[in-house]
Amino acid sequence: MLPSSTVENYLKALHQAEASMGNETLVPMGQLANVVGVAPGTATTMVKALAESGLVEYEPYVGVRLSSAGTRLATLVLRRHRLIEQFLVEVMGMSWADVHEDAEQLEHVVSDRLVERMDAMLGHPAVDPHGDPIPTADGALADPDYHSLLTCPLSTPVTVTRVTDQNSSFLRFLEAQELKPGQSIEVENRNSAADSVQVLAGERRVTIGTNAASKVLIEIL
Amino acid sequence: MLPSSTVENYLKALHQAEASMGNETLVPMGQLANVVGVAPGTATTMVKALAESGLVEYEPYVGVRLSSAGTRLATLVLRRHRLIEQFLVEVMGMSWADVHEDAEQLEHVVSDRLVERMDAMLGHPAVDPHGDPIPTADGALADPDYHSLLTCPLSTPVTVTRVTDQNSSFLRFLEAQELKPGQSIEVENRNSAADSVQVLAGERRVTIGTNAASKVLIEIL
DNA sequence: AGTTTTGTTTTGACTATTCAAAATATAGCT
DNA sequence: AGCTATATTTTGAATAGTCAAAACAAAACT
Repeated sequence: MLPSSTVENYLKALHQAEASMGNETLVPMGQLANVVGVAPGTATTMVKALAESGLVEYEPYVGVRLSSAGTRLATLVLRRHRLIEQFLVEVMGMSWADVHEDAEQLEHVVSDRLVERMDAMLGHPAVDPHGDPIPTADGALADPDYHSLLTCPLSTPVTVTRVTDQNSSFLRFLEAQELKPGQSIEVENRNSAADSVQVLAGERRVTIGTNAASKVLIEIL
Repeated sequence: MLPSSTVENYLKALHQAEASMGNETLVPMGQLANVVGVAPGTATTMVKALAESGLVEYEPYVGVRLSSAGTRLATLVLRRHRLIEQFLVEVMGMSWADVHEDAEQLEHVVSDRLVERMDAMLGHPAVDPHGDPIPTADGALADPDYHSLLTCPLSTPVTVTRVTDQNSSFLRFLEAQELKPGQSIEVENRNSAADSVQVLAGERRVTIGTNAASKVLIEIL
């Protein structure tokens, strides 16, 4: 039986949670419930069902982890989501700040036919508008670990490659400050007391908080 | 509260059923159940709920009809559906024979933003690939009554303008016989004994059944 | 070790949607 | 009018997903 939108969302959330934690760790229920946006008891119920279907491995009172079947499915949802985002930006001319919501809905209903069509039209892109890597049709996901504005060397030219936050006003802010993926910048200094990072982007000097800085991933030139 | 996919499908089915019957007639439950593809009892239950919400007018043991609110909603679903079909053909390069299924899913999740974007990209088309008229954003639906291959005068050049059947192999057949909307043809004669209609399409002479013929609508040049 | 805090699971209940089968209306036919 | 056939509604039950609140387990802190 093909997975419902709900199931796909749980798998996606789990995939995301696993990535944002040290791997090898089980994702605690509370966190999963949070990401999915349901009450904790609901997550427990759902996870037990997913475990029945072999999509996750579940240890009561400890946490969950995607099985290999679950990972495969989650990756395919991710592929659809990211190809759709790229499509909405490249073909439909929408803003990278706005596409997440639409993609969130569309990812559950687009047919394989349509996905592959989009992929071809876009020339088999490697990343979406936020720099997130797009898994291939067979489920392979390249995911190198980047530096962020928090961890890269100072006063060294770097390129923004990825933004790991879909918040629309954050994305609009980055765009206005010339901090979109593809743009070349330099971190001038960090001030841990002020919890801030100072960046030279284009002609501009921008100061952002460390939390925001950690969401902006870069590559050293 | 915004209507679920299920509700949208009932409204769409009702709209379709009303159109295919003499208007002013209530749509009987059995027929609605058939179109939606549920058991008759299910349709009764749903229709009572829709009546509660003011989307339909329901007379027990007689039938249902869309209220004006219901008609408005159904029309907007139709708009989404048809714009999506046009988009899939014109922008994505899909076949007119294949787009119905995808549109059926997408119509329930595309945002207004996206719909209006598609509409603009397509230059505000008046009809979809099957010649079905596309309602405007404010719910206005132009729906002239056409002749069909069954009712038009013989040996007179006419243009195919609309095909009122989404069956994919029927559509492929029409395409192969040069009977797609836009193409100019002539009805040579009809044989009621044989239940058939003979058409001159391009260089070809094609004979089709009257049931099929009634699905091909035309305009006299 | 004992108690508090925190996180997880269970329970009971609710909504939306569906079906099969029984009960009931309406319409059709003699 | 009376009976039969057909269509519609009711009933009882199932599935998927959800929540709030009670019960319980694990961890953390004296």
